[in-house]
Amino acid sequence: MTEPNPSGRPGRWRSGAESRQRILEAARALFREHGYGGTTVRAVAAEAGADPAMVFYFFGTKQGLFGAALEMPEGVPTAIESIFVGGLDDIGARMVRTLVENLDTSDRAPFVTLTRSALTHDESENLLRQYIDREITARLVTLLGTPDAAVRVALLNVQVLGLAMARYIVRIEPIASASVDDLVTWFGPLAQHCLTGPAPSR
Amino acid sequence: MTEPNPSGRPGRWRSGAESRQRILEAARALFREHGYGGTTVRAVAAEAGADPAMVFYFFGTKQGLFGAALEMPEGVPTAIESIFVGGLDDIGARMVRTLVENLDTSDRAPFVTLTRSALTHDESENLLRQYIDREITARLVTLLGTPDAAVRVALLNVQVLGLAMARYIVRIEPIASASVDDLVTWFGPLAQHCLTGPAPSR
DNA sequence: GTCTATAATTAGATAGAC
DNA sequence: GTCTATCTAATTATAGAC
Repeated sequence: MTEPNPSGRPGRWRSGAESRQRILEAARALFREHGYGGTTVRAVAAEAGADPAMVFYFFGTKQGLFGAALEMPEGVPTAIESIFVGGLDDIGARMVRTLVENLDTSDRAPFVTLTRSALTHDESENLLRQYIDREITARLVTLLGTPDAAVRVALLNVQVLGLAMARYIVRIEPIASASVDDLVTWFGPLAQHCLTGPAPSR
Repeated sequence: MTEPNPSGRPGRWRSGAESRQRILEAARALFREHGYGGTTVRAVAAEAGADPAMVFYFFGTKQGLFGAALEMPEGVPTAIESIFVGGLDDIGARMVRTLVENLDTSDRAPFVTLTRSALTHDESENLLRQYIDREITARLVTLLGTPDAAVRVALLNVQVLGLAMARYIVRIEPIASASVDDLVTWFGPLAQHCLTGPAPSR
């Protein structure tokens, strides 16, 4: 009992958790920017001001680091939650706004990491698909309840994927530089149309 | 003049162009499958039944091989051309059908190579954007001629990008396994709506 | 034109001192 | 917990024989 314990929990505090955190943040940034294959453990360590060996000490392997870096930052699950409260009427606009607002703030962008990596790295391809399936697709399908729900949700997923690609990866103008409100204006009705518009046949 | 010259041109024939061609095909397949970073020159050489050194002999560097592998296979430019003949009425459906039919045949899929690589490799990111800009965006904007043409075409690009991602990269069902006709049914109206539907405001 | 051998570099991972 | 040193393996790339 020489100092106050800021964590409020018993045991050691201010341990290597700090380095671990810095490494994690660096890993998130680099994986997001260069994907899995394009990011080296050495680069992560350098960015974090730590030693490469530390990375392996904490996360065992590059894969482990990748998995840990993809843990959803707090706030993302609740953001997803906010999409689903309020029913189906404005869900298109809400979905676009939530998506873009969260992906625009650089810290909460594991999806960008994933999409960047999904093209060259099988593991992240699975992670991406699983996350989308579990958190978005499945919930929307049950929410719709119609026979063509699967197709409708797939169409919406294409909107989301395309928008994310255009704004964050391929950077197609004017999508990349547009304001959040513009994007909601453009894509909200489109997304809404996918879910509650005229039946897409078959 | 010991043998007939199948190429019909003077000079040597049946030279290293055969190896070059095999290497090029192998490179296209592997770049498409694993992206730039995930493809090794050795793997390309092995796939082509050639020596790694040959690859460097013909293409100088891995970058050079990549650039050469992205040369549009014959038929793709004319396919793009066919989208634009016939006016604006059915252009959505024509665009979706042409896109999917060409990308489904594995040999004519440099776009898949590009999108797979665009996420981790800056060079391919530029190649992808330039190609889309020159061959699709610019022509569509002039074809539309309206003030909001840029936005409309951007919306269409998102459809194309999202559809390609969902079918070929992330493999979202039922998009990935759908027939060409289904995709035209689902995305044709959506694409048409982007170009000639109600104004997207602003 | 084709291949063998190998140089040069880089990345992932481990051992062990402090 | 942290760092230095190092190992091993893979990769890009070159030199040179045939």
